[in-house]
Amino acid sequence: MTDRVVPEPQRRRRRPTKQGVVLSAELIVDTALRLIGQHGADALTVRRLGAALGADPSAVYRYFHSTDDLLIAIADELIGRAQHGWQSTGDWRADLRAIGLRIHSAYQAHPQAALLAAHRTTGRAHETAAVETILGILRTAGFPDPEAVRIYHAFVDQSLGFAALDAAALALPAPAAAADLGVWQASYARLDATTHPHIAATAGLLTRDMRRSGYPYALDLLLDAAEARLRTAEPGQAEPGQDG
Amino acid sequence: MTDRVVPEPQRRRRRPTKQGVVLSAELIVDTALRLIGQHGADALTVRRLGAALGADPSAVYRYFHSTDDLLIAIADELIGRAQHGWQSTGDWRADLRAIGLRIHSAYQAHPQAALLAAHRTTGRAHETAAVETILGILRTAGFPDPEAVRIYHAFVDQSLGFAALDAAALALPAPAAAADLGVWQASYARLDATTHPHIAATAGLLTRDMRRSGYPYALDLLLDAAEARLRTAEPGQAEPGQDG
DNA sequence: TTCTCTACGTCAACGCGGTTGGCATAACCT
DNA sequence: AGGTTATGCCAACCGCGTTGACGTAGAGAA
Repeated sequence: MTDRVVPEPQRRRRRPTKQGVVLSAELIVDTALRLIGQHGADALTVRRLGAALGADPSAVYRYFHSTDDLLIAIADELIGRAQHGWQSTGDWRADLRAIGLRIHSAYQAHPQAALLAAHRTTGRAHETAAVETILGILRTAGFPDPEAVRIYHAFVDQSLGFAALDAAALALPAPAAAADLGVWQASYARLDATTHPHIAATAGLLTRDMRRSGYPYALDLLLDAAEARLRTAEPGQAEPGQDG
Repeated sequence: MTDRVVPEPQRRRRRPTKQGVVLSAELIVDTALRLIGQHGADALTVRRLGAALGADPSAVYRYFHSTDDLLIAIADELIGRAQHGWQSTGDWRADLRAIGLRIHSAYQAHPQAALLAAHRTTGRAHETAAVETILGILRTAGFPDPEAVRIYHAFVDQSLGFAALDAAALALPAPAAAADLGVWQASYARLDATTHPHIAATAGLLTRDMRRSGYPYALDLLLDAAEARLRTAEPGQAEPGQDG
């Protein structure tokens, strides 16, 4: 078998399955996302996907070379959903903050998929568009190229890293998630002040803070530091002028 | 079968395998880590683990309820290794930087285990010790408690987030990993300057920078921002005195 | 309309994965 | 020395991703 996949734009013969479903790459990606959302990341197997589609499992291989190929498509779809409807304000810091929070929450909306997709580089349209946007914001703000690239890298990986971490927490089975949170009450809140003085002194603050995501605060720290470096790099520069 | 696992402290009959190896939970964990380290992420299967141990694969189930149970034991071992031999220098920033890099590299050394371990709150001894240490560094440095807790949260989750993200890249099967890296050369480096001007202008820098982890730079940004907030919070404060 | 070509859904099978029930025996305790 | 049973081993189960072969339905050409 050389290649059983026909590129989407060249597809002509849309032949329904036995159960009357007309397949497409888009339908398969949407169904996979729905499957993952309803029954967890473990639910995404080719056989179950086939059943959910109303088709033979191997039909999926007419649209994707492998499950990894399918995952890349899912990842790119998530990136696309994160950018959908975003508009620049002209303020680089506000823009980056908004994009970071959007990426984070788009992945939170599909925790199990995020878990599988957050760490892949797709190189597809939605991803390149996001990269172009973020790099553009940094370069327009006045960061020299080497620094812009480093900050881009840190910013994106921070967003994806927190997204994956927080998604993993959401993706846990209910009892395990409850147990994980309970550890802060059951274990940390009861540690002896003589062996763990710093935990004991901040137990109340800890149990409250660990319930939320640490991402928004970490994002602000990163933007703080970036802003400070921008002022160092261009000391005589005022607010950047309008470019539109 | 109710339960074929006997708790480690109650074990008495150490019966060698056909190949003369005397099994133990510790030996199995060490062998699993060695397998992952030597032969890549895919090498950790029960069958291969059995072969590496010189025992029947199912013998592993006399020591762990499931592979997940085994992975949790591996995770605990990893936390221990990350802290092993660390010593405070008295400089809060250098200490936090060293701890962050240690966490990151301890997880990088065993990517597949890191993937499953990074998002769990265990509440066990190694974990509480790490929390106590980090909180202690921040509070001793002079951060007010609410800020110390927020920075602790951001610091730890950023470390674990990047660790998981970078570990995931290392844990990919060889072809997928190659594809991920190749995207920067094959796709980003060839984008048209008219549609993606910012990517085109920085393509060389991008492909070079994305080969490395973004964590060290992101860590420095976080520490920069924390240091700035410390100076704002306690402007007249000198270096904190010795407490030991 | 009819003929041809092939895209694509389906079927069956392969090898590998985690996991388990049953069995034999060696290690410990008395 | 004898009884208990922990524990290693074997064989088997089922689900997984993937692939080769097959038949047929759909589209374009005449």
